[in-house]
Amino acid sequence: MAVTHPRIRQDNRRQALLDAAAAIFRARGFHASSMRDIARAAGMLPGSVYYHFDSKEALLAAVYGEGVHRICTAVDAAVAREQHANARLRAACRAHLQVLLDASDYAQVVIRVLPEDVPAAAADLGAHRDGYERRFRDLIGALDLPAEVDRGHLRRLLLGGLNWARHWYQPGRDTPARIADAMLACLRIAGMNPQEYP
Amino acid sequence: MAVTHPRIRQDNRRQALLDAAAAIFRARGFHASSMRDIARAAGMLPGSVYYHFDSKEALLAAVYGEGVHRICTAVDAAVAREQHANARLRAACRAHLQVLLDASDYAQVVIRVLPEDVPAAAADLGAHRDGYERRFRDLIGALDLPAEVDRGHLRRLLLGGLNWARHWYQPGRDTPARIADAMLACLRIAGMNPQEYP
Amino acid sequence: MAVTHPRIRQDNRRQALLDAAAAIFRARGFHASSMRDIARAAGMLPGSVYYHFDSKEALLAAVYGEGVHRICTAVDAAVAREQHANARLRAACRAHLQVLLDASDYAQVVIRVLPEDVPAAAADLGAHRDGYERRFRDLIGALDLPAEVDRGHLRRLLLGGLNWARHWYQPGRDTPARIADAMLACLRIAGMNPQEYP
Amino acid sequence: MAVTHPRIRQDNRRQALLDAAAAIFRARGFHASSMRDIARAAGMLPGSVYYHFDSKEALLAAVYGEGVHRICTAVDAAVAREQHANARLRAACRAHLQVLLDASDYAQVVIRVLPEDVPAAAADLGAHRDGYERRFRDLIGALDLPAEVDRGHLRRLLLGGLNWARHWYQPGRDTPARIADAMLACLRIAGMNPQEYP
DNA sequence: AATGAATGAGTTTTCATTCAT
DNA sequence: AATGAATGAAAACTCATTCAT
Repeated sequence: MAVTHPRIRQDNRRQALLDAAAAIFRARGFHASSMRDIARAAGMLPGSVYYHFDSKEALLAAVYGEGVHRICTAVDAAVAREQHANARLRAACRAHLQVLLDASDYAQVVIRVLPEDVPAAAADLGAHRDGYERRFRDLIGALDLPAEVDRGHLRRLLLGGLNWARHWYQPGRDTPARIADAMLACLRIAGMNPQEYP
Repeated sequence: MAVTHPRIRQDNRRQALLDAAAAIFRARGFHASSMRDIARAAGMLPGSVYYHFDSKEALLAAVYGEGVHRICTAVDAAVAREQHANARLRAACRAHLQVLLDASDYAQVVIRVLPEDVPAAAADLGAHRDGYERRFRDLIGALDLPAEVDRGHLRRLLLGGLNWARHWYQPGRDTPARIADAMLACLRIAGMNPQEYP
Repeated sequence: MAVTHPRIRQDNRRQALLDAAAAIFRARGFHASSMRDIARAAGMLPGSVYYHFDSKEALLAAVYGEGVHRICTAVDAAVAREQHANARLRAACRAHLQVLLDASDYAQVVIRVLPEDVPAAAADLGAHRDGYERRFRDLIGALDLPAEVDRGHLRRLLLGGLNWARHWYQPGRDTPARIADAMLACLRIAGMNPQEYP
Repeated sequence: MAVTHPRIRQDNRRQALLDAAAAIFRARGFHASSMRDIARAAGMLPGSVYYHFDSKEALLAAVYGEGVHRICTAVDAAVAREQHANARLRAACRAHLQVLLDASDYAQVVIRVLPEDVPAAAADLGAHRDGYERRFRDLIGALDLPAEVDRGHLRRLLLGGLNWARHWYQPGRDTPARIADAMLACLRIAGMNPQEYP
């Protein structure tokens, strides 16, 4: 009887733990977050966390992976809705900023915690990150660009500029979508012009 | 002879301590750097550090301030050598990246450690940072820009893009100056074109 | 069998810790007692103490509270056995001195550690103390006293005199009960006379 | 030239140091007072204190000795002005409380710091204390007392009661002299009666 | 699936003291 | 008579982690 019940409860607890960890890693970074605090936020005792994750690094990796996954999902869905290269990049940037700035603890962790902060998990986190950046390489590869614009540096400039937004963004003053548009409008991309899109 | 010897020795120790702290904060960030390690790197015992600085936060603030000072000095000197608005911004970006990427521990600490990582010193660090960003506001204010380019977002895009470089920059593959130029070439700035300048 | 074993073990450890803390606080006062020493006396490592108490002050507060509790219990029991106001006060003073001088570490801590020694816990300790002193106010309020005797100052004189005993008391030379009687015999209390009681 | 000048300056500094130490020992007790704080209050650097005193204990002993000296001087002068045994004791108690409660840091240190708090100086401090208590033995020896009053316990009750005053005394509500009188009025001393003296 | 209790190494910081100058 | 710079030990406390239950 009630064979699947434990399964469900387990997942619930694990999810609560991940949520708590995301919130705390996001607010304080990796080193300033303690397993004690995470456990307390999840309504557990510190020792109990180790039933779900082998170490603090493993917990971070799970949160980080989920963060990248959420960003990828949002970006992929937004991109798929568009045909034109410019529109696709614009959709990606908007989605990227939206997930990043709109309260998602998971996504924030991805830019708040640097892989190099956590040597034990650096390779893992870096791989997640690279997987994501490849999307932008492809999107930018499809653009119509003047000869003097280097696609690699354009990608890095754009991603750096977007990610930097978390340091100065204040909800209410501007929307993530408008910020993305405004930044794209600064770039020499043929036909990329704020007047053209809604 | 050697009348001024004590003075020199004093300054040396404090400077050695700052250097050591800069190197360690840069490599590991604030929370993963221990006073023990900093002291050892400076050839002191942990307690001795407190003769020079009241707390770990105060030590960071000193390093951070010195880092901002070095960036400011380099950028101001480079800008002063140019007349034209475009050339001045280009000089600033080149100098910014050079200081940032060319082995200066102090400058790296400024982008490695976020003010929010260290609540006790956040106001202090933030003020340093703001003072620096004002320079770029002025430089960008002097540019000849198309109407659709927002100067505020252009500044944030550019600074974010430049600062992001520390995550992917590998010495030897490209020079900081060339990276700065390449990024500027991506922007819709009238007359800003890599072919024109040396 | 041994179903309740864990429970018992838990209580033992905490109690052992309190006992060790009481002994050390009593012997050295608050500031000269180190958590290291307390932990060692309790057979723990220093860090383990913090599983049971949040801080050194909290540990002191627990010991102090227990000390006041023991004095109160002894005094209340002694007082309850008597009817006449004089006999009740005498019983209280005897019990007070007995608990204080007869080897109870907990009770000694109450007079050895001044609330003002520990600002962080002063309010807590002071409240304990006040609760106890109220008993003496009531006991003295019920006495038959000459008009020239102020009850407030009588209480403070008596408590001060009794508590001072720990500085000069040497076991064997005199008993706490006899000391209490002798001090009461010094006071202008109608009918309070050492010849009358056993 | 100016041969005696250094002497004078030395004494000034030493006195300032003693004053500062008295103030700090009085406020915080021995263990919670740091040489750093004392030095700062005296306008010196910590190392400089060691020119005047060999150790923290020696500094305390000097303050303590001065405290006892001040109490003795005040009490002796007050006692010398009276002839009758009762008046002499009353004068002693008034003077004792006055010095103790009226802002003298030195005198307060004598009751704030217990000899047993500082093993290294305990013998020294204890000797000072005993020398003082001998005065009260003599004063009480000269009293006219009922047979049931033990002189030793009367002395200890009275001194304990007086010294306890520092825990509850609040300037303004009552004067030290009136408190002394009120406590004496609680004692069975023939002819000791508040109505009789001014 | 989680807890209670602890561990041991670590953290930042404070302390009394020293000593060449 | 005092300082600048340090020492070395110890302080209170925190941490990630373990493990029997």
